[in-house]
Formats: sequence, structure tokens, C-alpha cells
Amino acid sequence: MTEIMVVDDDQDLRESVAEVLGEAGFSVTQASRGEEALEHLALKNFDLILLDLVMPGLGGLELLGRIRDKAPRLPVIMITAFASVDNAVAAMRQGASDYVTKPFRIDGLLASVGRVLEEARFECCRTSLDLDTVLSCLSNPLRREILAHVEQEGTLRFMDLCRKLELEDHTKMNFHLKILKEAGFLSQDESKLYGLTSLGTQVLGCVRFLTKKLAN
Amino acid sequence: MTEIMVVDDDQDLRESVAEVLGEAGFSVTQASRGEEALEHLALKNFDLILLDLVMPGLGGLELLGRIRDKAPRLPVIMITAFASVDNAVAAMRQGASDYVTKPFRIDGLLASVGRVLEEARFECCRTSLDLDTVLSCLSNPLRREILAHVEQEGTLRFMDLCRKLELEDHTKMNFHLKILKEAGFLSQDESKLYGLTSLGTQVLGCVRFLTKKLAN
DNA sequence: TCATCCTGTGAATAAAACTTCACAGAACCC
DNA sequence: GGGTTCTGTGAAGTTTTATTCACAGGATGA
Repeated sequence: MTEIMVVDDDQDLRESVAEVLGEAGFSVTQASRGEEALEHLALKNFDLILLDLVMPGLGGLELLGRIRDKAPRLPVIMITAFASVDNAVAAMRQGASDYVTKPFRIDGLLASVGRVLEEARFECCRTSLDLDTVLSCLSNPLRREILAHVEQEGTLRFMDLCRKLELEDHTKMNFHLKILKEAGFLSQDESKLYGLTSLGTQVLGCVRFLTKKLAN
Repeated sequence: MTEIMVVDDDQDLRESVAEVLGEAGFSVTQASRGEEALEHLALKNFDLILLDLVMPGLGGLELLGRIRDKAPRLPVIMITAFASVDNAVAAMRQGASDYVTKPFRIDGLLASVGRVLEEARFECCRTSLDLDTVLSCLSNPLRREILAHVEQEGTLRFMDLCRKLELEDHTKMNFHLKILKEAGFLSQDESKLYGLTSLGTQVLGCVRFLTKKLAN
């Protein structure tokens, strides 16, 4: 069952949203304060969080940051009556999945929920692979650099990649590209351009997370 | 030299922005239309793009999408006179790095440019020596098992560990224990009991996270 | 004390990961 | 056509990682 948490200090609105989501087949947890939300978060794994921007105590943006620390990819939809471009941009910069302004139509909210969940599902799409491959593949710094460069450029030709990484020996590059292809992180299109697969993107995200975790 | 492209159909504004950026030490390319921007993009690698949201012909949002196809992580700052929450959210959802409303103060724009470039630079610094050790150490399934067992038991004696993992050859275990000790994941107390260090605990958490991320 | 298990070292060996070298077809430019 | 760059293969060689073997001191217990 898809678990959704609704965080809003406005009891009426929170309960009506929870009711609608419940009728739509979701399992809903309610929290009236940011601190309460964090407690729920520690106890249960959620698939989506609806978050009021303006709350007494721990504010929505700050809470969003705390959620990101714990669950970097958990989808969060921000809700607010005080719509401003700055707030919206700030929320999206913090990694909010969507931004809904009050008052909203219920079907609009449901559409947003559906879309965000759909995206999340796509995000962690069918990738049953073993940790061994991923870790040993990523344990080589050159391969990590290759992935990062390809991600940055979108698609790259073989020789451009060599030059970017200042690799004089192209067969060495070939060796590592082969490994990355076999691991399913890279693919080549019909014109031989190298690009990241969705798995590759996902895995790079994991590396970033690890780096961040190990940084402090 | 940092390459910036300014895309705006308003010639006055475009040229004044280009001038300011030029004085700030950036190499600036101008485009008055979305199509022109795509041509530039095909010829040169940019570090940042300033993009007007509303343009005749190919619009800013659509152009942003096209840019994302080619270069998923190329920083793009959206500029618009018609600030609306919806537009801002849509732009950020497409992966814009920031969103600036006209009329803007030049120093505000420069600040935004500086910040976004700074973030991109941070993204790129993935030369963590630590990551190598961590990943190569964890890429061995036996070592991951050792860590997991030690965590589960708290502290363990050498031979108990061997038996738990059903390793008949104790020197093999010794080999891997040595690596784990050198990486700083395991330590031995005065009575030779093996236990996780705080780094070890942290790293195990990361492995769990990765496993979860890659599981479904 | 003697036998046994625990904990470890160092060397030899095997396997894997990585690099380098030699070559070659396809595409592109003159 | 002829030279050059791009993209690749396969094999040989090197380095790193992993396993196995031989041995040994210290603790433990009968």
C-alpha cells in the first residue's frame, strides 16, 4: 500500500485531504507539526509527503531540508496559501517534487500526487542488480569520472571523452567503457554516441549521496 | 574561460546583460531566438545558460527541455518578466538552476550566476580519495558480510566470526579483516574482540541505503 | 606437562583487474 | 585515390587482489 504523510497545521484542511487520499486508496498518516512529521518519518517508510510551507514551529522549507537529509529521493509536494515565486523556487531548489497553491481543487491535488508517484516509480524502475557489480564498477575512480562527464555532457563521442579525461591511450578508455556498458550504466546509440542509461543516472546519484555522507 | 550564453529576444536587455557578464570576466555568446541558441549549443560547450522564459518561436520552457536532452546537468538560469508561481515551478521541474524575475538588479543577477556556477563546480569535485577506499573495500561481498555480522553481534572473536561465516580457512578471514581494519571500518579492543568503528557503522548504513535504492 | 584451540605472520600461488601494444576496418578530408 | 582520424578488437604483459599453504607463539584445559 502506498504510504502518504500529510503535514499541515490546519486541521480541517489536513483531515479533508487525508480523507480524499484515503478514498483514493492510499494509506495516510497525519502530522500537525514538523516535529511530529519527523517522528513518523523515523518509524515508517513513506512513498510521498504532502507538506505545508507555512507552519508554526519547524517551517515547511526547513522540514523539507531535514527530510532530504534522511531520504534524499523521497517525493515531497509542497502546499501553500502564500504563493510566491521566491518560495516556489526555494522549495524546488531544495528538491520538492511539486508545488501546489491553496485553495486547490481536489482533483488537481490528486493529479499532482499521481504524477509525482508515477515519476518516483519510473525513477527506481526495474533494476534488480547486484551490489557487487555496482560497487566494484564504481570503485574505479576513472569510471566514476567517465560517468560524471557523460552525465554532464548528455551524450559524448568516444574521442571527445578521451580528450576530456586527458587519456592518451584510447584502448584503456575502451576497456572501462566496456565495463560500464556491461554493468548497464552506459549505452551507445545508433551513431555510436555514449550516454547514461536511467540506471547509470540513478547510480551516479547514489555515489553523490555516499560522497555527501562520507564528507562530514 | 567560463562560457555563458544569453538567450533573450529583447536586444537591449540581452546586450546589457552580456556586457556586464563580459566585464565580470566571462566569455559571453548571445542568441536572440531559441533556434539560434540550439545552434550555438551544438558548436560549443557552455558552462551556464541564461534563458528568457517568453520568446517568440521556440519558448523558454521548450528550449529548456531541448537543452536538457543534450546536457542534463548544464546549469540554466531562467529569466522572465511574467513571474508566476506556475511558470517558476514548471521551470524548476524541468531542471532550471534558478529563476530570476525582470526587472532585476545587475548585482542580483551576478550573485545568482556566481552561486549557480559555484554549485556546478561543487557537483563536479568528485575526487574523494576516501570514496575509492570505501567502494573497493565494500565491493567484496565477504567483507560486507563480515561487517554485517559484526554489527549484529556487537563484538566478536576471531574464530566465532569464522564459524559464523562458515569459513574453514581462517587465514582468508584474516586477510579481509586486515583490509577492513586498515580502511578504518573495524577495530580490535584490548582483548582482541572485533567491533565496528563509527565509520564502519556509517558505511554499513550507506550500503543498506544503496541496497534499498537498487532493490526494486 | 601435553594436547588442543585461538590468533596470527609470511611466503607461494591463483585469479582478477588493469594497462599496453599491435593491428584494422570505417569514416572523413584533401 | 591517399592520408588521417575515429572506433574498435584481441592478445600480451603488469599490477592488484584474493586464496592457500606452512609454520608458530600464546592461551586454555585436562
